Amino acid sequence: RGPGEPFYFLTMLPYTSGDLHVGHWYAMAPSDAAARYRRMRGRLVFFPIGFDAFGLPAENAAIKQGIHPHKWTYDNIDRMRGQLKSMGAMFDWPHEAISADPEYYRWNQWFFLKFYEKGLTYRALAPANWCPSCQTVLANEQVLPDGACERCGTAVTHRDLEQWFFKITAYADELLDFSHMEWPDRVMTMQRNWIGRSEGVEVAFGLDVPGVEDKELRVFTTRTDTIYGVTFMVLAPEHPLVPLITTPDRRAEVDAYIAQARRQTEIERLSTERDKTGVFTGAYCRNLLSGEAVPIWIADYALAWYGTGAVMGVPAHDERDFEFAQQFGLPVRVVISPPDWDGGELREAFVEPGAMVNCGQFDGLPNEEGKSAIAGYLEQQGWGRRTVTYRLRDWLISRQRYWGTPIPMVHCPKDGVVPLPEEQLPVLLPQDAEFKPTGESPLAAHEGFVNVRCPRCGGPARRETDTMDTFMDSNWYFIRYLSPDYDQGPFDPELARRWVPVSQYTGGAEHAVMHLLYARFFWKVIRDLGLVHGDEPFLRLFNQGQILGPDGQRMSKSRGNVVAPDVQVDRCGADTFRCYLMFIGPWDEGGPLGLQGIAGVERWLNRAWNLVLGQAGFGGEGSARAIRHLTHKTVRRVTEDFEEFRWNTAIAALMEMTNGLTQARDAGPVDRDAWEEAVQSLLLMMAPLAPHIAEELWERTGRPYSVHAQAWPAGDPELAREEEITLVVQVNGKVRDRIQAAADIAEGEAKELALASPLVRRHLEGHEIARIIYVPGKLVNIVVR
RNA sequence: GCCGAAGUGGCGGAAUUGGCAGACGCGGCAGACUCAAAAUCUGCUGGGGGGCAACCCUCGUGCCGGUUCGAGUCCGGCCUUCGGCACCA
Repeated sequence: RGPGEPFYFLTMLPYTSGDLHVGHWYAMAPSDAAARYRRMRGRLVFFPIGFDAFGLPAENAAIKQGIHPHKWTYDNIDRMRGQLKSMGAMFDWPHEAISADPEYYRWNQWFFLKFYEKGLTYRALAPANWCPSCQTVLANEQVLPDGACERCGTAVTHRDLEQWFFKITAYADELLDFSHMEWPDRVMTMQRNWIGRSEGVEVAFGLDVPGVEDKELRVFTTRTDTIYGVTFMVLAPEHPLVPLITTPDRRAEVDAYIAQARRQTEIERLSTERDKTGVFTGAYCRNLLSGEAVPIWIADYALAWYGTGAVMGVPAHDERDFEFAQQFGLPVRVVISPPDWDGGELREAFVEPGAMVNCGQFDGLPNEEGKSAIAGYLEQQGWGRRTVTYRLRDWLISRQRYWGTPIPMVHCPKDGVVPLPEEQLPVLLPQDAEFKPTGESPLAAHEGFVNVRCPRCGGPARRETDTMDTFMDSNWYFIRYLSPDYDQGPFDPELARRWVPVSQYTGGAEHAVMHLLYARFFWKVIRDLGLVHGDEPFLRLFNQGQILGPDGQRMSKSRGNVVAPDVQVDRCGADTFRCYLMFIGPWDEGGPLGLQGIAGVERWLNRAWNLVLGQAGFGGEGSARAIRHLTHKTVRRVTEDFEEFRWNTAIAALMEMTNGLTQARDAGPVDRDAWEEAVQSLLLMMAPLAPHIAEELWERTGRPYSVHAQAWPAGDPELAREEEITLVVQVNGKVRDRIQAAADIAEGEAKELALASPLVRRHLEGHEIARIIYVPGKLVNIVVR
């Protein structure tokens, strides 16, 4: 660490999956280069590392190989730590944190209690994948594409369980604010779409069902202008009104439909490709605006959790509703007139703007105006209210698993759900639980764990046996890194004040939505608890791409396309492998990892080695300007590339510089000062990329340890400037000549040169010059007729 | 299906705002060095056509269309591949 302003450089912590994968190198080696660069730019850099240690794979290993999840995880950590060290990264190892340590997860529990106190948690029924044969909850990953259990092949169904939620929706609007963050546009767009804010109206439709006249059917719509066009209603199969309104003659069919809907995945249900399905409940509701009776259907394209779980069917002006109406022969009523409509049947839904028709008092209004006019009317009549709905759902944090953070709550027959007092933390995960699938949540079968005294009444009670989603661990690990041994709270507040938020975060694009959204939410909550300052946890974000096997497929042992970093490091060295990963292409694109090209990087590092240690002949003062120009041009290019994580072009520039210097040396004596400056600059720029080789060369050339503690070379723009340019001359946009010219050539002179070129004149013959376009320093385009 | 990206020589890729398509590297071919090989170094290397030659012409950035003096880059419509889709992390 050098002196200077703090700079927190964070790379996503690795999951303890086993051996270190090339993907880890691809994520971390460039991050290390960037962190080293920041340090050379004079910042006090914190670059920590840790392990994301809870999760399903540890339990799978336990079940398949009979190894305890704790042993599996910590053995993996030991191996990965050693492999990480071979990378030569400047990781701050004394600050390592491991999420499966009780010293870590006790604070997950502490945060959970704080969220509970703040009213940000609640319990509700939520569906979980359920294998009726194994009698166990399955993760999505454990359900095969055809909907079968990966263990036994039985068809997986859904089962409702009482589970814990965090109210992330309470922060939905704030999470839409990305100002003051330097994040990739695509990540912000994905988060914006994930949150999916829509403004609309919640409208009540009276129920025409004997016995439930006191209830009403509420629908959310952004299209109030189409309410007169409602010809049916669609409820989610799980909608609570369904059992109440279904007529006896429809019940069997409705129940069968609900059962089949429970087997569908959400992606299947929302697919616009497949044919619409649904059944009629036999019940009707009343369209308060038109006074008409509207049949109520259920269909799986309505989702219980979105809006009110009910969709008003306007087939004339919504594509899905149109398809549904076609499928079931429901009427289509046009209420927004297509421009050349003859009053006949529509062939497809009309979703463009237009004038309202068949809308009583609202006829003739442009539909955009009709939207607010009808919304206002509904509010005035007390039939509806303007509201905002989000696609974002609250965060289901419960997992029915062993290898995670126990939720610090107690269920008391007398007092209900009771939080544990802070002093009783941590709730330790018992080492001797039966984590093999038995039909019950693993912790539920552990008598010693489950039975507890109620903190309120002291009577016998049961512990909560769900554990937390592992995304809880990754919400705040970067703050724990600051003081991993701190035991007075989750982190040392003094250090937090100085070091967070994170200056630069790097990690895989696969985390663009979930982890990065949960972590932002978590930060905002603990900010409101007064624990941290600032509105965002990660000021700058860079997502690297995913590295694939040489065959372009995702690397996996079963495909046999795994590139093991250890093997490569043994063969060509850590620096070569690091540089190669940075050289293969833009960091945010990833892609297939062939190993043919590695020789090029190896040769470059060898050439640089020989250049630095080889003898140059001095005394050639005439070479000074050219060498200095090369040096400062390269410094400028490499600096710009480093700022934007463009490693591939930075390395290309350094290769060009190495080649240029080699040529200059071989051409004859060189200017001593210019040469020394060039070699020194080259070493400094190589240092973040190839830390071992740069250090070795730095020392062997008698320079003071360490190259990594030096300042980044300062580029002189005057020396970097090109004196000559290639002026491109086009006729009608086709290149006809290239003329060397002074960089500051005047427009008139450039045009004269262009018109004087014989190659150009050939193409002007017999034509009239219409105009001449001049782009300073670049080109002249002569437009002819 | 929905949301977000990407598609350029034999291969990885370059082209900062619309202005020389193919930087840098791999591979290939030819040559130097060597008894020989390896290593290293030098030159050439998108397709087609023309020229003894220096060179010149022409086509070319997934596909179809458009805007522009000029499009890999912008717009509209497709195709393919990749990431995410809430219990993999």
